[in-house]
Amino acid sequence: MILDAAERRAQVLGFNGFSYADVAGELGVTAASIHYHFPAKTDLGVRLIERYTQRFLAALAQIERHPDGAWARLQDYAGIYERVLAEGRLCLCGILAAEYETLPERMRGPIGAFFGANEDWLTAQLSEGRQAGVLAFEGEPRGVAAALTGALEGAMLVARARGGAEAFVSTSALALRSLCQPLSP
Amino acid sequence: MILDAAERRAQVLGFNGFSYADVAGELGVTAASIHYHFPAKTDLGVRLIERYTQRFLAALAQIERHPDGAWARLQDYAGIYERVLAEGRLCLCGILAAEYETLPERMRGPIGAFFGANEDWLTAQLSEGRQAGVLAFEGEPRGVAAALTGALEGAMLVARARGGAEAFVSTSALALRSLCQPLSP
DNA sequence: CGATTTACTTACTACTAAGTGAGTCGCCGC
DNA sequence: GCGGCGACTCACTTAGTAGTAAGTAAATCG
Repeated sequence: MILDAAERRAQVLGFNGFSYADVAGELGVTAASIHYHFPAKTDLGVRLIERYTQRFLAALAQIERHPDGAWARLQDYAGIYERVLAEGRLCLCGILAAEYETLPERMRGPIGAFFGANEDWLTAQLSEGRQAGVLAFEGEPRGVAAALTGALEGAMLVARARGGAEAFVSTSALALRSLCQPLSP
Repeated sequence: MILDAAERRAQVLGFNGFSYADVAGELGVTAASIHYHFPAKTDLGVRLIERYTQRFLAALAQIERHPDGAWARLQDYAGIYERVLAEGRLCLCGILAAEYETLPERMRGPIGAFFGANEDWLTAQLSEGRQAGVLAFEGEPRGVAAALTGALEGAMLVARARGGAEAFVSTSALALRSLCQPLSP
């Protein structure tokens, strides 16, 4: 599928790092055929972000169905990032954020919205965890949520450039434990 | 100067986001003249990383000359990132890390080395601070150092995509306080 | 069955990228 | 005044980019 091939390239090489010809080549068709489905590359980019955000939010909803408490959910959240990096990819919106200034206007809003949705979800988990007395952290939940998203995105970026997807595991675990402590009741 | 113009573009748009013609245009010369100084774009890229790393390490050495203790040094470290973002830029090696898979081999090593040097410096400050009893943190200094670098790089990335350089200030301060606590003796 | 739609291909345009080689211009020591 | 040299420019090549226009085979619909 076009979106699958384009998504993998975008997560590895960035949006400006692949061409219609690349995607067409993998699928055994011509570049013009990709233009049939996505007239402009911007259309493809917007669709890519929409689908990625949709699936990401679905994964978060799935995590919420585990009744293992706020701490386990935060660990599961970090686990999503870990699996993406294990495939040699970055977070789509993370790599797009780096290319932000080169991207067409239509793609920018949805990228910010992705991070906003992440923070919203984390904020909810943190608030609930503190309320239930199973989590402790400093300041407002939203601040911790923003720091958590940032720490995971950054840890991915640096881990890839230093050759170790394993390094990410321990770094993300430390960042999570530091930003937010589990309490045993 | 060529390197100044190219560096600003690289920090805003990424290495693949600018061309010789862009840089030449700003300087009022032709692209061929840039090729005279940097035959291949890779040469320019390598030089850019070298100079950035050099200056970054010089700034770290400058911070060490403040005798205000480990905690103040860590805050100064975060302050470097803050000032870069305030100019509308990202960390050069942060944005290059996002483009990592598209970059020529010769540029990759130096990018990893930049992060290595950051971790080394932070590790030294953390060790010293713990030794002196003015800092408390969990686990090995190097782990905290890696988490700190990652958290700052990621916070920058996300802050820019969300329109707020101010958001970075509070996020980085929270990440710093969470990963490493100052002790009053 | 004929009309239309879907998913393409072929062949192309217009443009931009990096990179090259030959030639020019101004300055500096002699 | 003259040779040489560093710093360029001009004119170019090669290779790739997004995007378009026209045509086609096969499936779908009324």
